[in-house]
Amino acid sequence: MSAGRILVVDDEPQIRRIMRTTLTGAGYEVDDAKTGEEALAKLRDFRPELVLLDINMPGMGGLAACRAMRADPNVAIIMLTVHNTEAAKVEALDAGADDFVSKPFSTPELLARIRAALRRVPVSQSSPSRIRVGELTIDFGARTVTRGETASHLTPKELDLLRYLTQHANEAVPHRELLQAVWGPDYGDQVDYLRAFIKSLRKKIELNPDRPKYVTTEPWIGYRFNGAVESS
Amino acid sequence: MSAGRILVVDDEPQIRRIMRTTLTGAGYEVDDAKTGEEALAKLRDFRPELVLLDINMPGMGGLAACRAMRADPNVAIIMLTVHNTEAAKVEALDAGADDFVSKPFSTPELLARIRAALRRVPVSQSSPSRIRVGELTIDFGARTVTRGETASHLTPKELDLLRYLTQHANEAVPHRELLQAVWGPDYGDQVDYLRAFIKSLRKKIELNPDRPKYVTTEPWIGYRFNGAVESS
DNA sequence: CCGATCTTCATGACTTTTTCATGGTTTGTC
DNA sequence: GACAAACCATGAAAAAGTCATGAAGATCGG
Repeated sequence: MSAGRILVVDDEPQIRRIMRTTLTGAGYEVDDAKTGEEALAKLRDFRPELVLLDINMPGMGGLAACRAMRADPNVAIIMLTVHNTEAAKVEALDAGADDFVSKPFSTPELLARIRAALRRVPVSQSSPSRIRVGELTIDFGARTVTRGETASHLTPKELDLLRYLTQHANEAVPHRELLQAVWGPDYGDQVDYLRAFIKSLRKKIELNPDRPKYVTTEPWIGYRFNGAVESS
Repeated sequence: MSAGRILVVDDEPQIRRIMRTTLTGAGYEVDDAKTGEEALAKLRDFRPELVLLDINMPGMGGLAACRAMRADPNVAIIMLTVHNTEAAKVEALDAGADDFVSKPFSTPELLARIRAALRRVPVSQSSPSRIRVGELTIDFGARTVTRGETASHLTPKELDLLRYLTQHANEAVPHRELLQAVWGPDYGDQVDYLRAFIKSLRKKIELNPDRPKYVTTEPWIGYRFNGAVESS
């Protein structure tokens, strides 16, 4: 098992290559992105625990990307830049970054700051790939859910939805938050998507979908996953 | 209400004084300690959300104090030192510090780092999600209120109203203030909304809604929530 | 082309919010 | 005390919004 997943966001290929080597050598799983837009997409797919984010990037700048990512509390953000000015630091930190490192940086210091930041990520410590809750077994690796004897295959969106709900078990998760977590930041209003998928989710995990037990609706707010989640 | 409690740990009186002035000015509640031992004691009594910890101190050093404090995940630690070496930074961060600032530091940067670190402290996060008052339990996460055995579901407006009232418990909150807090700044005059919702609130939380005990009306002013609110 | 998945939409049942009319209460003035 | 004016509680109904559902179209990879 890796020490964690890290997403490197920088427009310079050379930096990405160096970072990848360094971090992989330190035991992390690494993916990279060239732009802020790409980073936001990979945030959903790769699910990093930490993002190393360059401030100076063409298109959506690092600060804008940082603000967009901050919506998810389950990821730490360390910003990087060549500008070692006080104003830059304050701006980055107030955009939601957890830490700030100026280039050129020393590798040991960067690694130490990464370790420190990862300690604070709530879920992290790598989410287990299989969990049990009540008579349910959800296998995120195999993309299946088993209730009693019957196993069902979960489609990608169903899986993402279920994952986010179980990660926030026993709290009412707002529509908007769910939509943004599963579909991306631009889809906060497409409540219909949610309803359609909640329906098919329930068909697969609930004993009788008319009176849901695990995925209940929280009227006017969103949905909620009920049950004591234990890794398995 | 303060922005948070901060404990300043440094053996030089002058630093403590400057820090206290700066942080108090930024809206924080401040206490200080001269030694690591004293800091550990104040950690229990003062319950700071964040500790500013000097590395160089006589007696128990800053690093040892940091390691001891790290047992409590509900406090952020920022270490300070004049030694701006890489080794010092790595050592501090691996001792459990969340961040590292070298002296002399810029005040805006320090404040920004404090804000960033406070975002990560789990508990603090201002208002608790569950409170008890008398025979009432209000769960803002689950959006329910429980009186004795009976639990009721709260609609969004009811919840917002109750939240604002409990946050200002034992004071008369004017109509206008309540309306603006719950409905928005343009609704200061819609006293009818208030009356309708106060009524349904009372139906859910009062034993007999005719003689309200928790939500009483403050004639000619507004409403008031009575009772000792304790987080739970 | 086929099948699986995702998106879009219309429908009726349901809940919350808004609006309003009624009658009772308090306050202040004569 | 009588009275008007402003306030308050209540119940009921209209308006607006939300939910589950089924089904049809769009998209994508093989």
